[in-house]
Amino acid sequence: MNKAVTKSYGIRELADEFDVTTRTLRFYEEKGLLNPSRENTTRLYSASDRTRLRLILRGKRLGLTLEESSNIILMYNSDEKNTEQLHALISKIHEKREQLLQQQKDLELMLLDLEDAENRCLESLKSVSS
Amino acid sequence: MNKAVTKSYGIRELADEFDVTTRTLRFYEEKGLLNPSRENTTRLYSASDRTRLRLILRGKRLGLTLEESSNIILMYNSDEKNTEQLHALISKIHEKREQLLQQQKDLELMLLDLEDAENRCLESLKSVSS
DNA sequence: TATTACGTTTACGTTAACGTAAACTTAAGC
DNA sequence: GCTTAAGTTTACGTTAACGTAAACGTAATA
Repeated sequence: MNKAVTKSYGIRELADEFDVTTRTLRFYEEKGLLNPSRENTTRLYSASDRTRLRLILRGKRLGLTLEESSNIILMYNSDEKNTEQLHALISKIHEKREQLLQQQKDLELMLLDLEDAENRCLESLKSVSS
Repeated sequence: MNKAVTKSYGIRELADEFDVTTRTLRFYEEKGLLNPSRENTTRLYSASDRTRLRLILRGKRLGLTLEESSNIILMYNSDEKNTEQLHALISKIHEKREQLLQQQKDLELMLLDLEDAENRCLESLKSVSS
């Protein structure tokens, strides 16, 4: 029998690690995205909370809203039994994927644009020093 | 000598093409992102306005704010002469590129996650029908 | 024991990106 | 000539994602 010493994190610890404020962590909890346990009144975040936080922040970098990230997380650890629900879930997953693929295209186009802009800068620098 | 019949677009026309509201176009103008000419009081959007609109919307899909998109557009068609400014611009371009590359990684990870989620859905469907 | 540090709740404030409504002008069609 | 349609300005409303401040509890430390 293991004592199950699953590591947990204080609010400051987690906030510092991911470079967010404690307010943000409480806000995410309020929105149901995290649910730390309590030691008295003080929050204790589990490894699962930590993982979810990482997913949320990744979502943010991709421009997702918290609700969208929340949905994706729910998709990920949902164990719905109903066949119909499973099909609906798969459909939503496909939809999300389409968005991401579009985003991938947008991203490459923008990288090309930046490259272009940089080249023109470099050209300008040449013509200045000539 | 060409009469320079450069095609222009009405507000409704442009709004419909890009699936935004006219309010949005006026708002972007207010923010200095577009600057249509006028025929009396009515707005006439140029090809350049149209291009900028496309860039803005692409930016939105990537999660950029209007200000960020605005900056990128300025980067793109800026013809600053000053060497110092050019270096600063290049530096900002590099910074943006770093963000985009990070975003590319995030995006691939999320695609993997979705794939994973879908596979588990499919597994569940199998075990239901067995 | 007083202060400092860190946690808590409650609640109002803020910014971006539009939505929505009112009140008006102008051009087109019947 | 009247209505309808599409444009305009002005201005207030709305939502997401926190920021910020007040007022409080608790625990270590000087």
